[in-house]
Amino acid sequence: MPNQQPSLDLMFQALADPARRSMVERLSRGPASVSELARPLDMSLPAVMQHLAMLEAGGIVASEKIGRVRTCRINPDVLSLAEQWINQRRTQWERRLDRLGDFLAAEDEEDK
Amino acid sequence: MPNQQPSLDLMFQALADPARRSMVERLSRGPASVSELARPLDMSLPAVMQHLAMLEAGGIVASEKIGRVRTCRINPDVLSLAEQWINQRRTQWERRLDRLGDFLAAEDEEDK
DNA sequence: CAAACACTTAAGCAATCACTTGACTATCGT
DNA sequence: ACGATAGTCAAGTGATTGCTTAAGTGTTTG
Repeated sequence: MPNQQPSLDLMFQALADPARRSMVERLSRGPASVSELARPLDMSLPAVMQHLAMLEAGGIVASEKIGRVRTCRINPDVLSLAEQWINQRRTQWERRLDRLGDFLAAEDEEDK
Repeated sequence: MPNQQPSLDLMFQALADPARRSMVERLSRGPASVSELARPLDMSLPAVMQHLAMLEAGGIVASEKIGRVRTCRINPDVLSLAEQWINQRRTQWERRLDRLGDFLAAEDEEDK
């Protein structure tokens, strides 16, 4: 198995399209073939393949071809990497707000 | 305050660029002006403005102009929305793996 | 008031995205 | 072997991105 070191760029880029998110949503329920991913999508198969390529580039999905069917599955580790990045910024902001609140409570001023 | 109903498309799109993530990172430490955001970025001010516009379109950042300086701040609620979407897919996948593990432990077969 | 400051708008350009259609390549089932 | 199935490659098109430079618009500040 090839190791993967996907960039946040490609991960978020991969999630920034409704067709691709719908594919991820489907895959979160279990592995699927390319045609299964395509079925609900109202676009040509090659279009789906291109979306799939972006999901793989972002490391979010891996696939393996057996016989004539390619089976795709989600990579939860990479998903949690994106999740962590967001979470860190958010909590840093919230910690800052807390410190600010403490300061304002201790002193005696008015905010904006 | 205007309510915001930003799409996941625009949120993830906004996070899919290193310059914009660096801006978010800076803003997670506290509000900043446009030039402050631009300073570490090795690109023209108009370029930074366009990135800022995408961050605002995604609802991730809000800004307010006072006098001649525009002050930007992060919107943690929208960030946590993106976080939640990822988290839901990931945990759904992991729950599935658990069920599968239980099944394999109990039975001794393979599914479909 | 005039110059400096902090943006802001507009226009342009190369690269990438999100598709398409058409042709092609391997299986698989009978 | 034959046709259907599942996917793949290639080329082309219009829209969007990520920048740029040049020329503004208001706001301070000396």
